[in-house]
Amino acid sequence: MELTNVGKVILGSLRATPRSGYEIKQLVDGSTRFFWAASYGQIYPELARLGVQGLVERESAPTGGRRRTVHSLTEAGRRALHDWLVSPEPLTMEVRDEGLLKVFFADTLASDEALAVVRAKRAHHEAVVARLEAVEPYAAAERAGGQAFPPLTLEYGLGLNRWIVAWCADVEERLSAGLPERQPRQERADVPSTR
Amino acid sequence: MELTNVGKVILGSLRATPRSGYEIKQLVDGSTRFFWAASYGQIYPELARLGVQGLVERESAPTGGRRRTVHSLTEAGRRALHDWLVSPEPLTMEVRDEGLLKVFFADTLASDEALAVVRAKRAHHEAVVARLEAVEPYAAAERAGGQAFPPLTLEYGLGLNRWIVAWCADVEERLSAGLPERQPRQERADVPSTR
DNA sequence: GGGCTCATGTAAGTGGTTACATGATTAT
DNA sequence: ATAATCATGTAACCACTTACATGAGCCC
Repeated sequence: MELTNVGKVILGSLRATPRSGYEIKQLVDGSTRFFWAASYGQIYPELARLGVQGLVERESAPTGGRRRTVHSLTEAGRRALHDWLVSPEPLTMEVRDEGLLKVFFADTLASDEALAVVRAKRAHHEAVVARLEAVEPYAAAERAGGQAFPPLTLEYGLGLNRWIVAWCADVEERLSAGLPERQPRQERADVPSTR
Repeated sequence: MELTNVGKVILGSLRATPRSGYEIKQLVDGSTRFFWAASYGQIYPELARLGVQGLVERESAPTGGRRRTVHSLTEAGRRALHDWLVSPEPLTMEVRDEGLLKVFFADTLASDEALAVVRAKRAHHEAVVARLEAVEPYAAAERAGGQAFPPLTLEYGLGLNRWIVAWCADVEERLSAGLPERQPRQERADVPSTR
């Protein structure tokens, strides 16, 4: 009975705390989203399947008068999570990086356009860094509360994206140094302004 | 008429050289696979669609007696490629990193198991580094031949994966320093050996 | 002759996103 | 009152992988 991709995040999210599907989604969006995403369309059906397989238990736990179902790991669920975590299977690693693909093909572009491609990639990763920096305080609190690993992955995301920003900056420099401006002396002083 | 994901790699692969579907697949597997993959099941149908859209032209170009169809960009195809490359649309960036997900949940594990998780991730990226180093000479040749950007992305892959390896090594150190071996003084001298 | 690589495709299935439907509760 | 958030789900669709089918030429 192989664990699905979504199954892995779900069991992991329930490792210490029973949660609702909604809360799992919140957690994923707020922390693992950058390296492992999940949508409602996957979470709810998978929670049902994990229930059938006996890996999670559901319990009604309304907040105020609002209906709410929290899920917690069964013993089998805890075992399945552990088995996956220690499994020596090769690790899934998939990337789809449009910015880098553009760089790959940038030799068809004029030098200023190629430069813009790299700048756009840098801007993207600078924005990611900013978003990660914004959640850093929460991670510090978590770390104080004994949870060391989630903050570690935040550190990872920050370091990695900063490395990418630096790489882009370096390439931008090399490009503007190596490739001279095209027609730097193209003033239009000869064309009279129409207004 | 929006360009699909596969469409992007295909048009890019044809930017300078007409190629067969088979050759496109070879190229992708040998270079962009680490950040943008594509399978035959996508490439052939998409080549047909791009033909209908007038973005590529097909020409029979058998090698020896073996049938072969090469595709080249039409003017419209060249324009579509250029439009995509300079488009300011937000860049697709998707990652699915199972190693990091395991690290995220590693607080449920015993300290030696958590250490093993990080080591496994490091091993994975060390293998990637080795594979990329193996193709470095080809990239050097390409660079000499005027194509500067594909080798740049190889550099990127190398640098990034080396950074990850270093991060893992650092975390491993911190883990083995900060978390003492569990029961370091559990010698069984009191239990007489049965043989 | 047998196995490998070149070469082109299709069919079935999987994994995932997006949009929608519904409804209660809380905050402004 | 109404907008935002909490909460649970489903249906349609899209992207992608895997496996298969087919066949020719190449190398030993």
